[in-house]
Amino acid sequence: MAASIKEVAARAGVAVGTVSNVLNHPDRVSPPTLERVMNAVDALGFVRNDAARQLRAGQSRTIGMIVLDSSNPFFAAVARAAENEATRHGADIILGNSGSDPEREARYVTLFEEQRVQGVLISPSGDISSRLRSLRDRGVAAVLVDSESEPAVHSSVSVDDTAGGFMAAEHLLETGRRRLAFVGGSPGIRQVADRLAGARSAVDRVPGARLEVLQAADMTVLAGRAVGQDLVERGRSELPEAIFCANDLLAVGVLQSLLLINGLRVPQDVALMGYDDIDFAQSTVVPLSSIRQPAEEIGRTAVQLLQEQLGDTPSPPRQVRFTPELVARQSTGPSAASA
Amino acid sequence: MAASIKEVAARAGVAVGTVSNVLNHPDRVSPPTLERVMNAVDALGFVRNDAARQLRAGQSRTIGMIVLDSSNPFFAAVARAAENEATRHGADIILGNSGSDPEREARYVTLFEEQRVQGVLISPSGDISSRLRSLRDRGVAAVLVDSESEPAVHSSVSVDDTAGGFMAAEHLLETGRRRLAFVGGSPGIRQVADRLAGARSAVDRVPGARLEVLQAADMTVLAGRAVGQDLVERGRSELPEAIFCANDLLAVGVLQSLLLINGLRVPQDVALMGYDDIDFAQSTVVPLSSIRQPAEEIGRTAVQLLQEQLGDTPSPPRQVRFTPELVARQSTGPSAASA
DNA sequence: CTGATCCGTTGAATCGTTTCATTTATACGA
DNA sequence: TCGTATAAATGAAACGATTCAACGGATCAG
Repeated sequence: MAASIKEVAARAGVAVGTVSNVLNHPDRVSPPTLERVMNAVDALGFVRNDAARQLRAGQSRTIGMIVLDSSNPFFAAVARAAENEATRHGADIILGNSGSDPEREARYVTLFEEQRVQGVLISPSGDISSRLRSLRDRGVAAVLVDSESEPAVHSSVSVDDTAGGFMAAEHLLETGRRRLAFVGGSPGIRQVADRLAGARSAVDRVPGARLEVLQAADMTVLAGRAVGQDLVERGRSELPEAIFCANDLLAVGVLQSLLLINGLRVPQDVALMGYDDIDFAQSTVVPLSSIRQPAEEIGRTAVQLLQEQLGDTPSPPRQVRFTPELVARQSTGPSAASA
Repeated sequence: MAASIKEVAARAGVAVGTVSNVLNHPDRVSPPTLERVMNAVDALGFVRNDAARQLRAGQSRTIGMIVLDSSNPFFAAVARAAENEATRHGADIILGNSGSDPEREARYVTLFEEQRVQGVLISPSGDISSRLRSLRDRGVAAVLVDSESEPAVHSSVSVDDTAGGFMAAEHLLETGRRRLAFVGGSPGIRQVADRLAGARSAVDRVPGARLEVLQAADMTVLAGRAVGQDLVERGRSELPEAIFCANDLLAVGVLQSLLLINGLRVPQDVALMGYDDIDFAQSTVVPLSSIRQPAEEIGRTAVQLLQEQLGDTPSPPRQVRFTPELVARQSTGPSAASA
């Protein structure tokens, strides 16, 4: 169906090797020949078959990327930044969405192996370290995104989630709240576990402060709404004074339940805090306090770390770690008690 | 570096053809041989080289998809639904983000051609109809997403944007507003043009109603904020009574400017209406009225239409068209005048 | 015991590109 | 005029998987 290099060669009256040179090393070809070949290419609508090129080259120009949840604006932003940076390096990105499911994650890794990708950017959910190590042994570099690795094995870009969790809880405590709740997804997700650990250590420093842990089905707006619903049904006296959600989506859901379904006021009755600082955080019903993570920088850096390991002289793996930042908005303002 | 089928064959003491049969037609191989080969596969960590397989097969198992803006939750939802449906059909999706830039769009089409994708799902921005036609002539089916095609050329999934624009403006008029403004992105984007046309025809039916057209730099929250800023600076008496934005992101931006920067009240001073009904629309400072488009159905249907054209007996192209739906929330509630 | 049938296995040919050692043509200095 | 250096074009080999006609061996009916 599609024209091959051979047909182009026949039409232009040259050898296949010459056509290949026109495509890849135009300087090696004399101007008149070049033009004849170009005309043949246009006339036949020739498009290079990438599978054949890759087969010969032994490697592709693509980078595989696996994120935990592509519908979370935070990961979407990371992925987009990575894509832009990859384009600057002449590479393409194949994006996979694991949804924190180790099985889907493994399927994507296999897909990437079959594609012989240059490298893999991954936010791990299950334990794929052995898988990644065998990849590396085969010459496929991996960069852990939003996660750390044993140094000297892979590069990684991460944000200090424990510090972020600490900052969040500390902020809530500073505004006078004592009975806190943490809303997370599965505790198996490292980000969730770290943010909780950080929050707990802040709470433990303050005498009389308590931290209750609630688990949402997943980390979406819908799951947040369900948790919020459960909270509201306890009755007012049993409510925590402040809620810290492991990401902004959960916080948005909790917010909806508190305000819309019940008549509670945020922050007067309950303070609310999210994580990630997605673009929408400042546009919610009550603008949401959050912990900002530098999404663009994470994506960009991940691709750069990968590139470092690809050249002829691969650099040793590096760990880059960003520090998150507290963004205080209305949802953690003064409480009714203090007002 | 990576083991090939040949090495597996050598280790298992069989011919390469047998290894291939183990991989693709295990039923044709006797149990003992099968086991020997499997062991060799595991021992060598063999992973099939997809480039070679594709080269031989002449076609890949991937579908190319181009969306206008992957950071817009509406398109993200469409893409995710498409991905799920593709997985059900044993296909993978390569997602490209054109950002409404015809040049990037063209680059992705070329990439997909080189990859010899099964088919292409595309929300066109520039005029790529000739490009798509030549694709089709080469046996690569295309499905237009959120856009219509000349029937009998490609299949398409679309939503009636003119009707949506009409519904939006009509709703604003019904709540008593007469001086309306439309905030869109580039008028070259068909969705924008259609929604405007629909709005205009609703306005034209009502004597004394006016529609002012404002153009944002692009269709993001940031661009919306800039437009809102310009509006606010005019002074109160020059403000429209209602603003209809071509998508929810713009509306969120406009909302921020109106409320946060200036002291205007929504909907009392100005009514505001978005488009798409993304998940966040109900969680904004003032819950946003919008026009709902069935994102999941669009994505799913697009893949189904593509599949229809791929079998041995390809069906003729079909056009599927959804009707949008008005979702009235607080941002278009009663005005101060009528209250 | 022969011939037909069936199952499992074989290995060469093929896909389209890139590479590279050769060949061919051209120009230049001695 | 010859030899040599330079530039351009050639075409066979290789990449790794799949396919398919051909082959060998076992089974069985006659």
